[in-house]
Amino acid sequence: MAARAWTRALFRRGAARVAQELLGCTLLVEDERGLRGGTVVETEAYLQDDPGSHSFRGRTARNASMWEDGGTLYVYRIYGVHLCANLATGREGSGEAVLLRALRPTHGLEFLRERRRRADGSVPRDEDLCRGPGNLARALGLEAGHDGLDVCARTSGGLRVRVLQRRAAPATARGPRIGLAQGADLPLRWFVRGERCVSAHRREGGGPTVQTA
DNA sequence: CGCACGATGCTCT
DNA sequence: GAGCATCGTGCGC
Repeated sequence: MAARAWTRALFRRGAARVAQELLGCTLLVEDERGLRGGTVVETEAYLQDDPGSHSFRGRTARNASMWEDGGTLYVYRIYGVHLCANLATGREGSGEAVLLRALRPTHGLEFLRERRRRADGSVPRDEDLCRGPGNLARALGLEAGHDGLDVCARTSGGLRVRVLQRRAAPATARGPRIGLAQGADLPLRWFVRGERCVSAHRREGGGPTVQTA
């Protein structure tokens, strides 16, 4: 039997809660190019009163999607090169979101491999296809134009994104977020135990971690 | 293995 | 004009 998709109400909870509860859930992306996705294994929460968050200094053109209702996709470009995908949480007006940092691929492996194919024709190992936020967005075929898309809507302008409810909570741990100059002390990163998470060349676990389950 | 660096397109000051 | 919620490569040990 098919797992149920996340409802608006689930996304409307706080970002820290949503970041934990997304672990173990299946994220699916579908459009005319095909269906692809995987199990969420690493997330980070970004709050409103949070110096590490794009929403910290108020609403701007770029971060507008963070202020939309829970379930809104927030896609932004980083370092001029990569895209990062987030899901807005809380209610409209609450500038929170969860950054999707890593998936364990389960659907559309051929699609994911093709999107990650390197100039020399080689392809990363399957478990690395969606590891790291930039790699994840690239592998799934997300684009800047997908910013603002409503994950809870039945159709969303060609691209459909769904989060399937998990059957059971995986064993998880938490630690500081990655790559931040501000707010680096807050332990708002969650990941599934046993998954390698964080980009390949970074320190294992990305710093001190705290067990949660 | 670790560290340094460049790519590249914005947004916001 | 500075600064990125990153990633791959290239180099030294």
